[in-house]
Amino acid sequence: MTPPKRAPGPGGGRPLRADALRNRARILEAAEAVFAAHGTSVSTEEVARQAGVGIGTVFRHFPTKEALLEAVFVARLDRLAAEADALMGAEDPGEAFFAFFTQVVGHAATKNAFTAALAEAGVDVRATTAETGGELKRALGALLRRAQDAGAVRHDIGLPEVLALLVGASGAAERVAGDAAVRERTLGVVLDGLRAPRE
Amino acid sequence: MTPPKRAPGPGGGRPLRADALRNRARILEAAEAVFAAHGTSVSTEEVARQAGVGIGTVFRHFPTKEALLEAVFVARLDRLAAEADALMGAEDPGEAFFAFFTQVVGHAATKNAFTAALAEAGVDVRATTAETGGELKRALGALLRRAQDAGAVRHDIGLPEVLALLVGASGAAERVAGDAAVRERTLGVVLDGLRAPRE
DNA sequence: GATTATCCGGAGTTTCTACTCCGATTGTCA
DNA sequence: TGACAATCGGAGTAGAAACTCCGGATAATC
Repeated sequence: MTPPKRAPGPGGGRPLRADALRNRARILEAAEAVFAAHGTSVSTEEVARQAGVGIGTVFRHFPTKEALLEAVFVARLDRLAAEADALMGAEDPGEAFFAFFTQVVGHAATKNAFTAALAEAGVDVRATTAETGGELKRALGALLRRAQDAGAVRHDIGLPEVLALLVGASGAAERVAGDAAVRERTLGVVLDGLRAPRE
Repeated sequence: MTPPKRAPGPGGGRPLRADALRNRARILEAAEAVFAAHGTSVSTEEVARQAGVGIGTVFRHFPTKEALLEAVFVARLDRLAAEADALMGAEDPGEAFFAFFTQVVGHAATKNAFTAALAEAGVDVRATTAETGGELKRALGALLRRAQDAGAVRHDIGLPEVLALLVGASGAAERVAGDAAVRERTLGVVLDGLRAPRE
């Protein structure tokens, strides 16, 4: 089940009416906030309430709760990709790479249940990610390669390992969200592990 | 809500009847298998079916689904603690520590949804863990201290950081469960980060 | 400003699942 | 072996949440 999916944004179908576009954005925003605050198991009705729209409106834009989850998730990935792109202009490639890692993990500590969403949504989202996460993979891949070329990051790992570590570090950060010092030291361990060994 | 909880095992109440004891064990075993295979959102009825008992029996032993989750979770933690204790006898303290880390993460890659259970069960379980996970904390703490004293693990981290990394690494391993090589390299990064810096 | 296709709202439907209750069954003990 | 209490089994209950449907409202077009 991977339909053409021309619905969101200026894809291929017909342009959405102004109010429809506005509501769509509101719903996405509210959904991200609500899911972050109370986990992805909150009812769609709660999302609708927070967005200030009727429940029917939510289901018209996102025919399934899973579709809504996926949309929130994709939006988040795209934002991360943009952050990575922004860091491509930095002087020090190593610093840029580690800064990105730190940023992402920092978000995870605040925006709770981001990683949980991954785990919960499960297989389907994971499969989708292969396509939709393309932007992030591209941007992060570039960041990684630059950092490796500069000798700041070890050469025996690739994008899959970095992505896995990103998810893992985010999960770890969530568990120690309360203590910033612990969080920092935990992240430090991962970052040190990523550095190129000094010869 | 933290009742005396004398129900399980030879606690303080009255000893359970033989069949009750047997069913209790069956339910726990089935629950762990089912949750691992299909996530913690499977119905209690499915657990009962797999255990070969009626649904009423499940709810008599575990008055709440959350109680069942917690029991499975606690059993798992206790088993991990036992593994850690077993490694205390090893010659090389550093090797013992890293072996434990590797074992736990290996389990996570196989026994899916272990980390997800943590995230999903949320606050309540996390609070409970503070008590029930005591055994694991003690055992892992000892393992860590020995490894640090032997100069195999960096000194600027403590038990909280190690626990967070354990959870994080497990989560990362689940995401790359398909590719053993990637999983190994990812874990390698974390382990390298844990090692004491060579001077 | 009138017309029309589009979109909104939310009560109602369906489905699912945690949990209860009590007659039937089974282990235990004298 | 008989009597009793503990336990089992699963149909039934209550509640929640995903999703539908259509009359009313609203934006686009001329």
